[in-house]
Amino acid sequence: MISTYARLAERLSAAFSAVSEGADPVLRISEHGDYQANGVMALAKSLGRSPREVAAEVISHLDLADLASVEVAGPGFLNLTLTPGFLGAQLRAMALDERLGVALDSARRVLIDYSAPNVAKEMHVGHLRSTVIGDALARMHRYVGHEVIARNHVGDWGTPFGMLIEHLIDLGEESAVTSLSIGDLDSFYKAARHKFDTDEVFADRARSRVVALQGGDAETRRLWRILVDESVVYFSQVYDLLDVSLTPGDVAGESSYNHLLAGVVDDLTATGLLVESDGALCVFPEGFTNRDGEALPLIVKKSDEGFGYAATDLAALRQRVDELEVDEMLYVVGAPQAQHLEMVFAVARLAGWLPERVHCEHVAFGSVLGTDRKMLRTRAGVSVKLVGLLDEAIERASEALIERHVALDDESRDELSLQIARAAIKWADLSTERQRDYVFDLDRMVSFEGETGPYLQYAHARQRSILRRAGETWSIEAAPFVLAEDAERDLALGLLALPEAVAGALETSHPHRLCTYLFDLAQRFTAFYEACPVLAAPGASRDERLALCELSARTLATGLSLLGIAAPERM
RNA sequence: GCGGCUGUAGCUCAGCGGAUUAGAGCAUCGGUCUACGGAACCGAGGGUCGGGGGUUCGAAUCCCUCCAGCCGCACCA
Repeated sequence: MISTYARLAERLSAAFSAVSEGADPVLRISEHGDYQANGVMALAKSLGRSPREVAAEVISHLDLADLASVEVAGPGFLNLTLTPGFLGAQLRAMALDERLGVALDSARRVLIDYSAPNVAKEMHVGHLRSTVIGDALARMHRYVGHEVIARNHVGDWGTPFGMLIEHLIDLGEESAVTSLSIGDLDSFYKAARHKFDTDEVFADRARSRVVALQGGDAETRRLWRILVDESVVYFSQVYDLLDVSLTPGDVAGESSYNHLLAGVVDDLTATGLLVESDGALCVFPEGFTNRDGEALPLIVKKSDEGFGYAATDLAALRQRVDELEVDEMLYVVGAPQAQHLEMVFAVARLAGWLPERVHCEHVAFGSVLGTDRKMLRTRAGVSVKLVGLLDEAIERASEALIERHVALDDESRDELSLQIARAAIKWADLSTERQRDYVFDLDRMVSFEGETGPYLQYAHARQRSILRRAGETWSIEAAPFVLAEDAERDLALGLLALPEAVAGALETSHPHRLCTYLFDLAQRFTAFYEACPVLAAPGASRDERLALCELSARTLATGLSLLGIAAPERM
């Protein structure tokens, strides 16, 4: 089916083009009509004519047939009111369309870099945003037909591994593995850190172990591999718990680019971009300065001969473009890294590794703040484990289910509690504009009232409940879709706006736009639910209302699934 | 100092260059309990959209400037 917006936009664009080729109608959903076109004013200005006059001319070319009626309002707004016939036809088409009117996009290969936890470190709330936002974007891209390559850029390399490996040796492999596999990564890391800081002998061992690791010593590599593998297993458990679609196959840790680093240096040298500065090999892309106003380097190779993370990022980027042949790359990484990524992209462009046709974007998100409005630091000890956060939410969901006497066996209740808990946490994270810093507030995240994930799940559960009761006693074909009640019409308009909500979220990489849409839709549904009896409605009105319930349920379930949130049948 | 992000109701946040009263949620207060699930619904109070300029027929939205907060600014990733 062609979406309601698209059908209107097509007609309007034609009329605007008849006045001035390519003029944008600026079509929007409206509070004053069903849709409004605001493009007349801009067009009038560019033509040096009065807006009302231009509006009249546009209308003279406008063939909306029986889609909508139009009237000019204010300085030159075109208010469109959809005809009952068109609304009905669109709803019928939507009901028959598995994709609910969301069109498939041209096939693109989109790489999404997200989550990126560190080996032998606990996943904490600081990892939540990248993981949840990245996963939502991955799901949305897949839904519109893009081929998504998820990349989990795990921190599996660097100096800390000296102390981690030595600690592993101290513990003995078996008990080390046990300790790691129960997910107690923090205490493993902290113990290693403590010994490194307090025990000179240990610290020396750790330092020479780093050298052995980088030198490719087989035994050292074997021990390192244990740390990495155990951690990846643990990450997968956390992803499963959160219902995040990342798998071990998506892991491409920093170490996986080691063999490409020398090439990065060689090729940058060949292009003449690489400059030695204070013993380090650097590129100085234009437009970046340090605090003294001097050119700021991207350090590719450190003065100690080690590679910086810039080298790894460049190597990864090249591989993604050359070998994976991506059309688009999204880096779901915290806002503090903005300058670093800008520099990496700039250098890649200078080196000719990032062609214009590849869209490359830093999907930045704000920092997680403590109640003191300062960044929640990993080492500050304030960090809340991701699994701990989920456990808390599960606990509350389970209590809520018991309180409400939802008749369930233990196993079903546990599963449902988990679904509700995930919804609460993910919604709290996804529903706010991602660039904004957010204050970590556990109560807010696991709350089930108001604008929350569980509210949406509840709306869906009520819809399904009605449909269960109705059984096979109705049919879409019998629904006349006359939308006699305002609440029915408002709900219908909301349902038909799904395609633009998905497109808007996708274009801007802002999942919260989809959240806003879904919450609005849920509210439209409850207004309808309060105003219009469904099962007790007479005649064909019953079919119509049941059809609206079913469309609502499908739309909510689909929308939630794009956010990585389940829509249970009952709760 | 330079750069980035942020500043909207007591709190947490939406708001796409547009039109009377700038919207939600939480909290507070007051209502709705025999239609279909009260994790709900309805109503009330609460805002000089950080300040000041500018562009425009029109600015929370675009431009400039100032203020505040956070972040980044050479070898940790």
